[in-house]
Amino acid sequence: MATIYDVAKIAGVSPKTVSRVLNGDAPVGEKTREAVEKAILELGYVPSNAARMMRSSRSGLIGLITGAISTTSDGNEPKGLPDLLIVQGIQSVMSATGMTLMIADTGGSSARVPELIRTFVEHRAEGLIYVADYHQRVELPPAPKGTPLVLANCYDDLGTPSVLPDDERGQHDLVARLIQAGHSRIGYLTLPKGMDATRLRLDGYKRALAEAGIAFDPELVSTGFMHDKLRNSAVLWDAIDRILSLPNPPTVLCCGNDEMAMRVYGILRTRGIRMPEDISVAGYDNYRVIAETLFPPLTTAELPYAAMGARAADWLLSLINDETHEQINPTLVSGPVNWRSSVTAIAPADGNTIRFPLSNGRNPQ
Amino acid sequence: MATIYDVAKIAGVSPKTVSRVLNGDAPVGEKTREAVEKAILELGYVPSNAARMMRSSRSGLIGLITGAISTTSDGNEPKGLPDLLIVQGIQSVMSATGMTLMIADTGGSSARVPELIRTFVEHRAEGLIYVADYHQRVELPPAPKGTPLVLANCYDDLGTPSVLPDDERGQHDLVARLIQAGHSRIGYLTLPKGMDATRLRLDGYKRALAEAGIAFDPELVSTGFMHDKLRNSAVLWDAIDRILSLPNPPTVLCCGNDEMAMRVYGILRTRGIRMPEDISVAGYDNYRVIAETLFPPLTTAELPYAAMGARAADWLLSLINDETHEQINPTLVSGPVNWRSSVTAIAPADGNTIRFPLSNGRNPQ
DNA sequence: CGGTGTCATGACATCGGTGTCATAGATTCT
DNA sequence: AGAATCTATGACACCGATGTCATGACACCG
Repeated sequence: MATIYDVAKIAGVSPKTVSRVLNGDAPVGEKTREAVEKAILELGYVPSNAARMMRSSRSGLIGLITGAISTTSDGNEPKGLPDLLIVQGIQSVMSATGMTLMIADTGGSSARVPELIRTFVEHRAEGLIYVADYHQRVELPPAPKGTPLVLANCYDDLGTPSVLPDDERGQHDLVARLIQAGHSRIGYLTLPKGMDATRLRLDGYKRALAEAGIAFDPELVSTGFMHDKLRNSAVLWDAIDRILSLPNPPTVLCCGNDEMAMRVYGILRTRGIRMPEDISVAGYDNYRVIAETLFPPLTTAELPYAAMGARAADWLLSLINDETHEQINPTLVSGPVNWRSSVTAIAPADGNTIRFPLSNGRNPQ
Repeated sequence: MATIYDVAKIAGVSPKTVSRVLNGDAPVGEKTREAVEKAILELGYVPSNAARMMRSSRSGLIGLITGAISTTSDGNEPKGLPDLLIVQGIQSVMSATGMTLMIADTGGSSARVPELIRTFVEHRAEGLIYVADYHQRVELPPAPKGTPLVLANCYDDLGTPSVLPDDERGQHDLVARLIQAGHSRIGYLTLPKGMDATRLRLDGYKRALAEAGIAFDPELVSTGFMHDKLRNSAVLWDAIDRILSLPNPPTVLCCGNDEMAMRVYGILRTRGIRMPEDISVAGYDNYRVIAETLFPPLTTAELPYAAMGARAADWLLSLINDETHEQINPTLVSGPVNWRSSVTAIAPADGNTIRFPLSNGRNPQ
């Protein structure tokens, strides 16, 4: 590979002058510049980042760790991994800044994290980002001092900068929108207990009801998802049967995620229940392959993965550049409600149209 | 950040001795080693890859370019991006070899590829991998000489090393398995014409029929997918209606991918057709979120993304190490048929059980 | 006992850029 | 005109590792 010395020799100048042409940090004579540029082209010279970095001590690298970093390494199989979207959000910001992303995957074992960090430190990464596959608390080995760290889709007890989805608001906005469409009996099949998302979204669900003056009915809420794959299906059938046989059954079922909604579609059809004529269904995530492809297309709250990634990247960059850009920790990112035909508007039970100062369900953000 | 000189000073030895402790390339006295290791721990010293690389000219970096590199940049929106699985396959091999993966995303515009390559060359990446989001031909800017390049899920006209899914065999194995289960009228809703996967899989479909002595009936084959989102739905409804109203309709519908199969589920249910009692359905991809979650779970041929990634990574490593490991180009990777309950066995039309020396549909691979 | 080999270690150059400082020549100011 | 300033360029050291070679201390051999 050609070096700056080769270029200098061909152009008949000193290496330092070639450096100046490359970086434009000092004036260079017109004819000299041309000669240097010609030589660079001729040799196909590309400067070595490693050598450059030796002096400047700026690597231009960002380390990204993804995979199962959960403290509860339950060794469950990899799923659809929508956290790729977070990575894409990060990538778009980084490449716009000229940073290069190095990624490493724990492959499911959190024990490998220290080793991965070490590799990044060897490369003198200027910052690190952890990406979790779902909203969770994590415990990480101490980050190398001097290297800022941002958590995406997860948080820890140490106050590490963290970007999280606003689950409370997402579910709130969705339910508020359902209420606006005339629903007041709103079933909710939640994700497993113990997950942060479950708790937060239930809070949002309750807040939306409260704001509309609808009493919270615990009968309408049930866990619809188990990590245990075998019991999972039974639990969901059970929950649906129980909720639908209530004396005053819901007119819409909210599901903990789009995957569950997809299951619910299958179950309801087996029961001979039509959607959305007999009952409406809503999801969470806006997992597009599912939400847009299901028939009827699924109304769902968006988990703004790409935006979260971008936000985390921005934050990390400001930390690297030592800007004291005040940032709330954790930063919550909210997404719009995607309104599709799996939910119909119905006349409210009391015959009055409920009016809200609600938009079409899209948040700015 | 601490350097090898700092360590040397604290340990009371020369930098070179520290280097020897780190690399173990020459004998070091017991007491000296201990002193050095203590100093390393004390300082939290991690060697600088950049400095190390300056002498060895081995960066330990692999560049990975992903995103839409298609020649026909039709600017369609990003989808589920299962090519992440390819990346994971690559990652697992690379990290096992101590290589670090740098990734860059074209963000959909192939115009950015040269710029990304340049960044990788600046970092002196030892090899490059392109990952395409679906089996396709690509045209890439000339790779930097001296840096080997492997294509994953795509190929070009220049004979660049390429790893592809064995679409022909995948569809063949699936159809052969259906025939084994007693089906002989096999409908096929294909991906758009013009795609490589479409042509190859149709070949596999025909070969499986031919091997079983079943005549190919063009009436049973129809395009079920359009890039145009609006026409897409109509095309599929149409195709299904046409095929099902044939005088001798199929007992099973093969779909171009799992997403299409998901649509077909919806359409069939709207038509009041039960699965798999009235008709069986099969997909392609083994897009697990879909295939495992649909009800009934979907029989589908697996697109072995992770294996392809691993294979591409292996190949690249052997190119880097200059091993003249003979490799067929393109390398075809095949995956198993995942047999799930969306397909039932039926008695063959003529009453004979067709017997094949077929396994349970799983290939070694 | 001198010669030869092994072991443990250090001095020094080197990789490919860039920061610092020096300098020759051109231009401007007083 | 002479001094001061500016412009364009080069010489040289340095970043942090490692390869090469040299060296001193022993052990072993005949």
